[in-house]
Amino acid sequence: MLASTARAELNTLPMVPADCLTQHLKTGAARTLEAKEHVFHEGDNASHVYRVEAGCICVYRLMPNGRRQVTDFAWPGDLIGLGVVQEHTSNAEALTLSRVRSVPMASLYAHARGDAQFSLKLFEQVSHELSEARQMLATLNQRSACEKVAAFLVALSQRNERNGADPHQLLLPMTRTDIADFLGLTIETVSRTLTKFRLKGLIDLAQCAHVTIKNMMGLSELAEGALD
Amino acid sequence: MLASTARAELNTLPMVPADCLTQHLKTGAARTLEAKEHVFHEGDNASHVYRVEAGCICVYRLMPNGRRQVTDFAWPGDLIGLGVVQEHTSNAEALTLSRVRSVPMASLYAHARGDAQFSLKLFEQVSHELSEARQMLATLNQRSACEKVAAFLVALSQRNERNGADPHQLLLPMTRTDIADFLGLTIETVSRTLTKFRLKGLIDLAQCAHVTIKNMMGLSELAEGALD
DNA sequence: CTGCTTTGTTACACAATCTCACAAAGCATT
DNA sequence: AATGCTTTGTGAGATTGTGTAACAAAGCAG
Repeated sequence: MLASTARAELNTLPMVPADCLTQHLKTGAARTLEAKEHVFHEGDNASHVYRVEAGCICVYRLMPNGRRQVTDFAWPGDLIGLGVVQEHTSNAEALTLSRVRSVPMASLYAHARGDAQFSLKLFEQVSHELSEARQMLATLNQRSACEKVAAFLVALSQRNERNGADPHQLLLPMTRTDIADFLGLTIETVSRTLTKFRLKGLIDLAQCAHVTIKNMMGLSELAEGALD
Repeated sequence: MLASTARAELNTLPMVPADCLTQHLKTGAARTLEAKEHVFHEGDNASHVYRVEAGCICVYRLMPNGRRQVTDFAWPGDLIGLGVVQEHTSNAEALTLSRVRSVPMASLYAHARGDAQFSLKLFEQVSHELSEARQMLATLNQRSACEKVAAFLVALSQRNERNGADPHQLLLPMTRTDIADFLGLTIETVSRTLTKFRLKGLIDLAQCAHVTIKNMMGLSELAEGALD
């Protein structure tokens, strides 16, 4: 999804005009990953920062009690591994054939030490991720299953729109389990909720990985907390 | 709580040794707030960054459907308003008599532009907050009421320990409603859960704002997902 | 095509949490 | 101490999501 043609621009913050950070990351070594291959694991030395060029990377964390929290789905243009200190605290796994570029942390820091503009860009990038993480917390922590799933679909749709893709056609590279672990639900609930949306005419589900949004307005209302 | 004597050190990241950022913030203008007074509101121009010196600040966001998500309780040493771009997306309200220092965003940026070390420190500070936000997401998204409340108490206890205060005595400056909106529960559930902990001998509740942890081990186990 | 594995869907009983109603406690003012 | 107001605590029933389990569908190897 958002296949190799996607040239998603980073949703950059306005105060540093030239995006020297993205430029720098684009010079990194490219690496292609098969589906299910990992970019890094929890506990690995946080040696590199990655920029997703194609495909989709699932970032998740395993809890001591065996549960799994998916913290992010990283799409083309997204960065992963930034802001981590010594060891990675998450795992990053390709969901489909994907391509990432990597830049050594040391090189990033070396560059940053001598270039305030560049450091500031790092700051802004992480600030942006922080704001998204907080938004997601608010989204997930207080919402019903129905709202969560609707919000998930709407968010994907909006991403498509930003990237010039069709906001009504969603291709989900992740399994129901991934979605459930992202939203804090069980796969049954995700499945049931999608079925409910289908029966209400909000979406079409030709194949389980292919969602067509038929009633964007209705879905958005659900995402924002309209009852049922 | 963590009264004015508390000189909490920031939990700094290791790569930039001198904490020029904290130094800079300590030169900011001091402001004293009564309980329930706001530091800033949603929509306010994000003109300053604040460092809590005393008291406790509750950072929250109002959802379109009227619900409230408390995203943070900021204690002495914590920063608020960092990484926000134009407008604040949250509200920050003093829970008790509090004191903050503020530094104009513009001054922060001016300083950062000319000083790579300083910019890098900004980056590290926000990275740290990002990692905490992700941790919190994982903590809240998949856990039962019992685990959430236990985890909340344990986190407060650990903060006390870091600051040299008694980890077994917790003074809660926030109401049950604040706790509920933080954990994504109702006040009834928070109340009932605390009562359950008391009946099981895990805590004492002399007054509703004063929790004494009697069985830290048991509480920690609950926080990590032991049943009941 | 066949069998095997993985993934997704559905139904039902059960458990957790929420809603609502109300009681109890705390606190400031008088 | 009495009053009103806010916060906290408790109980009963309604709602929601979960777990189990059976089954359907899709993908893959031979």
